[in-house]
Amino acid sequence: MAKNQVSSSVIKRLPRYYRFLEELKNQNITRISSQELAELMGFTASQIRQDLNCFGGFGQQGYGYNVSQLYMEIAKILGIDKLQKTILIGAGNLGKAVASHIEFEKKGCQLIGIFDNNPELCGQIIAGLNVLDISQLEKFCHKHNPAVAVLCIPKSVGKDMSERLINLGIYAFWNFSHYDIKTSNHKNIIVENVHLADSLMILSYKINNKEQS
Amino acid sequence: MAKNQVSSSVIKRLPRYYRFLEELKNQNITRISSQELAELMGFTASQIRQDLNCFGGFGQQGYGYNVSQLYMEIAKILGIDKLQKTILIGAGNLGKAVASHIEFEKKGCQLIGIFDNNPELCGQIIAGLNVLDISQLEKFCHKHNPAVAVLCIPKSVGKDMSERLINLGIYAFWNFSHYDIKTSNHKNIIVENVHLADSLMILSYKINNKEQS
DNA sequence: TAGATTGTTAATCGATTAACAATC
DNA sequence: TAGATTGTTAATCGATTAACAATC
Repeated sequence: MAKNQVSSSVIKRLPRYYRFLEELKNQNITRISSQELAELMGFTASQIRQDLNCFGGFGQQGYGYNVSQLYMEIAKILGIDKLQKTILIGAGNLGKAVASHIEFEKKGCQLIGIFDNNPELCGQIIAGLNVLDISQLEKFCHKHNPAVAVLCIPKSVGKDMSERLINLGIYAFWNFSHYDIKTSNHKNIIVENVHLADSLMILSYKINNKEQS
Repeated sequence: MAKNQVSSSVIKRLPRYYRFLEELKNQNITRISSQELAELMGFTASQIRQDLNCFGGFGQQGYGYNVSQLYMEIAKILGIDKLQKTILIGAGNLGKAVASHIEFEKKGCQLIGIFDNNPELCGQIIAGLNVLDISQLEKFCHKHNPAVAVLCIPKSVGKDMSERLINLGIYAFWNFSHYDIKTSNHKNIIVENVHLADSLMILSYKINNKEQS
């Protein structure tokens, strides 16, 4: 489906396309030109056509793009039309919020287990799932074979936990912990790091340099 | 301090520099060359020197960079050595997690108020603050004059709430709501949007295209 | 057919990397 | 002083924008 090695600049824009197309679909808009979409999203029409043509010709000359068709195509490109079995480690404030706030099934993941080492949290129901004790991890993974782990754990346990999970067959991490998983040590491990605080520091920069814009 | 118009590619790397320098400081490492830092961070030495020289010459030929000095300089560049009065709107799962998980005072913000419209949440203590009813917002802002708002609210109320806050003098938003604040309508308003789910979709893309790497 | 808009090639712009003189 | 490493200029690479022929 995808042509070889699409640049990460393009990939990073795909979820944004997807969001805007969803919005258009909700407004019952059926077609849109690259020009109109560009104005809406703050891109150039050129860029939109270039981006989409990395994956195929989804438009039609003289017409533009069919909104719901393009929406579906992008879902396919992102792979969110398939579901990966996913577990979440750490049911503290952040884990709880991620589990209940993110619509995993709309983003290519199926959340099937939540784990914590705090006995007070175990047994609680979050996002419809019973929080399990971390000691159950091995048994659970052998039985269900999840592919993805969401890490909402402190930095101090990041290294041990990620290695434990890799040994259990997990190969993709959505990592909210401040521990940086070294992919160099583990070939074929996929990591998407989320550094929330980085974005707050960038806000701070913008505040302190606003006269420039 | 800062030279004119540093590119956003550079700005986005600053928090990462800051994190790695903190780590080095914690390990009591006092000096580092651009070469060593590059290996650690996965950058090129050239890029590090270029990036830092956008803001001034912080190194010394033949020696390298002083870790704690550089750490402080980057804090100054980011403006996180000063604190902006900050309020958080929406004390649901996500708001609670953001309030308690983020070290605001280390990132240039001082969290001084949390608001929600749910009577059950009002009165709760989160991150040492009493959650106030949203009806108190005007009184509170007139008294304390906050500059920054963290939005942890549903998309549906994003538009109204952001306008209400702009009218109360808020000019910077850390926006977790799915509503995109249009800065075009409001000059001098600074927005940093966080789309958590985008990052999960990119993970999904990487999983589904992993043979390429 | 004529008008509109894509897909794609070429031109431009900006960011990254390489090289090296300056200097600690 | 000699060695090391920066600060900075020049070269390369990649991403964005412009232009236009293809085509619906």
